[in-house]
Amino acid sequence: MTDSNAPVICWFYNDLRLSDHAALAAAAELGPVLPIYVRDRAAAGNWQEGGASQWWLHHSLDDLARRIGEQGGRLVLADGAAEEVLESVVEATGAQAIFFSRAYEPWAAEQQRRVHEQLGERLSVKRFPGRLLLEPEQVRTNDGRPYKVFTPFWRASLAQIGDRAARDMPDQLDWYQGDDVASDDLAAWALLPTKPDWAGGLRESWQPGEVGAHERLRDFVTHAADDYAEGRDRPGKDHTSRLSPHLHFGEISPNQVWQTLKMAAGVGEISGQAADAYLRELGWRDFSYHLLTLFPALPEENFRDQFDRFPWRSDEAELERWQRGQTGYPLVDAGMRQLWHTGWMHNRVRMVVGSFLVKHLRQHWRAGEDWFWDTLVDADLASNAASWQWVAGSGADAAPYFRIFNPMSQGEKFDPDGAYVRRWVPELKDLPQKFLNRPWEAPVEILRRAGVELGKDYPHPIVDHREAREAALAAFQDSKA
DNA sequence: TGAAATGTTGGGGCG
DNA sequence: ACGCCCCAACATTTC
Repeated sequence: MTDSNAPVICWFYNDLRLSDHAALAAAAELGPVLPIYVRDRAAAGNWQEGGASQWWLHHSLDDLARRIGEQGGRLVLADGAAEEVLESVVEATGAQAIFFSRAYEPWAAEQQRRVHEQLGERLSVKRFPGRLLLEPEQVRTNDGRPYKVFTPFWRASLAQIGDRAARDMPDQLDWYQGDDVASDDLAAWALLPTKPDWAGGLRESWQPGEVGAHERLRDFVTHAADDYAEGRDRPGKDHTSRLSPHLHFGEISPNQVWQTLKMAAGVGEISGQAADAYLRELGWRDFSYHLLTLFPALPEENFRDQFDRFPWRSDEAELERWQRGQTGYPLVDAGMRQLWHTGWMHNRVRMVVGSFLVKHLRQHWRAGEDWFWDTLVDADLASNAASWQWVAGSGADAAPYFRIFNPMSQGEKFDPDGAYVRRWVPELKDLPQKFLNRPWEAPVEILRRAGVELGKDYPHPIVDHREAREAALAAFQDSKA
């Protein structure tokens, strides 16, 4: 027999929102809601949040706690093994149920399974969808197998998604009023950088939290989405959605984004073509989760084991030059500096810097994955792993290894006025456009007039493009044999 | 969601 | 008028 006044625990994870939240809505229908966030560093192992993500998490939790507080509730913060924390909360409060959103990271899925196993016989323990457009199990080929190629995956997904309505936030949530559960102080979790405080660029760039997420989406639809198909490839413009960190932390659901874009297209605010081009990117996000569910080792191991024999190089000094944006290739350096400063990088440039690390420098994609994990505010286990394997050629439906981006021509093609490179590599800002992406080809007189001395103000190229390309192709041939 | 090498075509200069 | 060459522009292939 359950006491209908007993609290229902809503266990938050990367679903830090109040609207379109299936677990929260179901909890609210059952009884007073006791919201809790558990930080379980042991369970996360190597995949606990990196530095930039910790900064975001702090502000997102702070925002969620404030908004719950304004409604008369209290978000509980707890540190420890999730199953133990939740068990003690159940004992202290007599909770009748634990509801939560499904997690897909292998460690988190395992953690949720343990909670269900340990507590599921004593009370109702339920997980709900919400982080994806479709659950990985919902998308299958005709013979019932998971997809390994994006285009048919997306076609099959579109056939199933249809019209969907995001759930509104419950008007008045009945929050649990007991004070018998202690909460950590968020500041004590020390998620923010102090010495030194490197988060200045992050503060200028982002507004974490559910309100910020919806403002970002509205701004995108109003100003940029209609030009998305063209503008998204121009890193010097502001025509991408920048929703990735909000989506990662679940401040907004892909469902809500889908609905908003479809409605904007329906009333002619943006073209249907633009909406579809953007929603396709949400499709890549779902596809990454699909692959991670199919192959849980995706963050650690080559999806295609042919790459197990690839002769990766390991060179700490070169890796550090890549990380710090000192490779001597302006577009690569611009991207890496944008990442370091803002916790984010334009997607076109991510492909270029990724290709440069694994092909020009022939370093293992895991070195890039680790760096992005630590520095991106949108670091996401599924997307990060799938994308690095894509660029390395080791993934499912990946770019072939011989597809090697030319950092000069990419810069000239997608940053034709040099706005992006000039902003992030200011020491080159006075170079004429002709030489901006290849300063080593500029006559010394032109360099001098732009105030650039190669090797002093800006590095010589870390490798020769042609030689590096040929060495990469040769290494690939060797590993095939 | 490349780039480079190689092949083909066609216009124009020129002997 | 004609053949030859050059080369840009485009297409195909190879990596």
